[in-house]
Amino acid sequence: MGADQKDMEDTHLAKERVVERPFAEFREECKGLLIGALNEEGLEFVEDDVRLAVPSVPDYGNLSFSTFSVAKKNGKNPKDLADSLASRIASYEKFLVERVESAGAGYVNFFVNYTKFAEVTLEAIRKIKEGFGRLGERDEKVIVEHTSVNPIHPIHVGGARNAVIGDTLARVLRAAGYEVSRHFYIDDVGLQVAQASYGYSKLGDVPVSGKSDHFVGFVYAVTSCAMSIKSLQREIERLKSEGKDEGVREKLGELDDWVGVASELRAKNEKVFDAVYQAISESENPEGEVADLLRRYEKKEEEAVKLIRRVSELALAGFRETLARANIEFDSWDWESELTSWNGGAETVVEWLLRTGFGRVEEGTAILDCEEVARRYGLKERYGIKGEVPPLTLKRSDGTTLYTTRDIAYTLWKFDRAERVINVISLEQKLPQLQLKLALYALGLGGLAENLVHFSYELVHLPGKKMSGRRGRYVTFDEVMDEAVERAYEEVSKRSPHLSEEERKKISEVVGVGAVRYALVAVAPNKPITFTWERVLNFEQNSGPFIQYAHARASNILAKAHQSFGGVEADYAGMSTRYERDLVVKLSLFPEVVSEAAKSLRPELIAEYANELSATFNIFYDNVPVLKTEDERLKIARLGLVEGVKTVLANALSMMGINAPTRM
RNA sequence: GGGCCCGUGGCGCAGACUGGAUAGCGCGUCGGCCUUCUAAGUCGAUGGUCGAGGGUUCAAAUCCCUCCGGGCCCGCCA
Repeated sequence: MGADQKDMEDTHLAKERVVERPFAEFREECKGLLIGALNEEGLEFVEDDVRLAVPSVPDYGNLSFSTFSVAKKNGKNPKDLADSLASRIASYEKFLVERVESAGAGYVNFFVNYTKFAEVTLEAIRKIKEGFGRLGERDEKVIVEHTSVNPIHPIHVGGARNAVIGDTLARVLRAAGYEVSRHFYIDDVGLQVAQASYGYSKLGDVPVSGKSDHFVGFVYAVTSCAMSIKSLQREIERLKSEGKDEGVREKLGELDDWVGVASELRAKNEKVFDAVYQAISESENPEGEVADLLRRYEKKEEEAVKLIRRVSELALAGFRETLARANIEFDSWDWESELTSWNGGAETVVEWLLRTGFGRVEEGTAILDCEEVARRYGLKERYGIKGEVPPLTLKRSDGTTLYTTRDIAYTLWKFDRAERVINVISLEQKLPQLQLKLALYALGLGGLAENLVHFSYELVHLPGKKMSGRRGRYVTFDEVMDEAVERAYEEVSKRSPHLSEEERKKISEVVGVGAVRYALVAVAPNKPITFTWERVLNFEQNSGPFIQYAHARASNILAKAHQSFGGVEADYAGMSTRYERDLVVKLSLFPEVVSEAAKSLRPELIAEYANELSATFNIFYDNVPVLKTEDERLKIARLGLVEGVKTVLANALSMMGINAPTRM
């Protein structure tokens, strides 16, 4: 077979078959060549030794193999081994691999055949469009529970981080072929909701005003403030009478803090503040009333249900509005009361646990001996537990259940509907999430524990202080989006004054929200974030708008092209600049990034990739004319490249829940 | 006190799980590039003993140990 004939056959092959994962294909080919050569050398190696890495500089090729460990295993010189492997591979038949080089002190570098690679990659994108980067369907149901903000205050930026990470993770897993269901767990059986509702009941004829979740948040802050002040005052009296001066001093400091909070709150809304604060001040025993309300709610007493549901619904209505604006949807809103409390689920869990012998009743409270569970099942090693695991209180002495107990029942409910459960919950809750797993083991359901993932993320701090719902001190998701959209509007108006007011509004909404989502998902979840406006209002490189802008530029070229990319006549070989080649390789990597992001649960990889692709495209844009290309066949190839960029950027943005505007 | 997370140029981050060839990127600062597909762009300059010290290795930002600094958790809250 002559060289020409072989090329034709290869081309034909590329046309017939859609290569959904071009880079993976290239990698596999390299690996095959390498294994062939290693076998021919008669060397001893395991599959794991044949690891190919993307080299640090382009001079070293597109993938590189380091011979050191195999050389050592076989008593060879790494450099000599690299030389002989490279020369053997040189004579092998190749498809996507152009050539191989021995370099450095023992590296075999693989160079891709750009002409074929461009064709294979761009054809694949053109054919499968939004499917490029999606991987094959898998027969595995995954529940992603995220956000789950208590219905007692608006979603603040910490909750926004959870929501954005959770939503992106769900989208990535879906793209990777899993059957994903997104759940919001409404913790309406918590003490805090009872507290907010108690405060709400003291409003009298003061009407709900403003956005409903913000209103509930305000009532909750006033309530907790009034209750804290009252209980601190009592505490101080008691300590005084007992002559504990240092205790008194400490409590006075706390009281001071709360008095400050009170005046902050009163300045915001006098009417609501006065109504709630006064009623609570006059109450004999607010804590008792809250506890009583919660007890009656768990027993599903009509009046309590009416009140708590009313408050919860107010908060949720606000959440829905906020989340919809951020492109975040749920497949299921799970009421804790219904799934764990009123159906007796949590009670049953407590009974089961008591019967396992790991649980016991102490002074009227039910307790799970987590330390004993961990030891019995040998989990200390597995979960890297060094100290003692504190016991988990399952039931209060008044008979009501605690959050983690209900979470056990909820987890069982989730596992009736999915094989894997991922909970996006802040790192703060590491211990209860561990206790949850231990409880599953105690119940003899260790298998479920192994498929339960606590996807943790770090908190968002305000400069100087921690956000506090109880103190009404937080920056809300709403505010952040408002501010970003406003900033985007100024920018759009400045740059595109020719667009209609309506269109500018539409674009700035998409750009502002995109900036916020990107800023929250781009930082690795295990890094604490200090909130600054600068961080979310960044519209330059490494931002949502930067990627959207690249997408708009690509769209613009295509809109002006008046001709489309019909692969047949395209001159792929003509795309020989490094700008074009880098772009092709970058595009081919998208499915690999999705695969890695889904496998290792790292949504931030999508953000990082989209940013890199945008930067690579911008460099191309500045250096390679597309519409002005003289040669028609080359122009068609370049249009294909631009179309590929547009498609992949849109796919990546969509995976982050960010819209891709065609102009901005 | 015990445990977990983090520490990379002035600031914000990637790279660490799976060790490889000159540690990347953004912001900032200084200086270029719009009669050429949108300058939210791009090019150049500046700037890092990868918190400190030891160890393992042919090779360490990456793995192990000790220490220092910051955050978080250790509740009949969630």
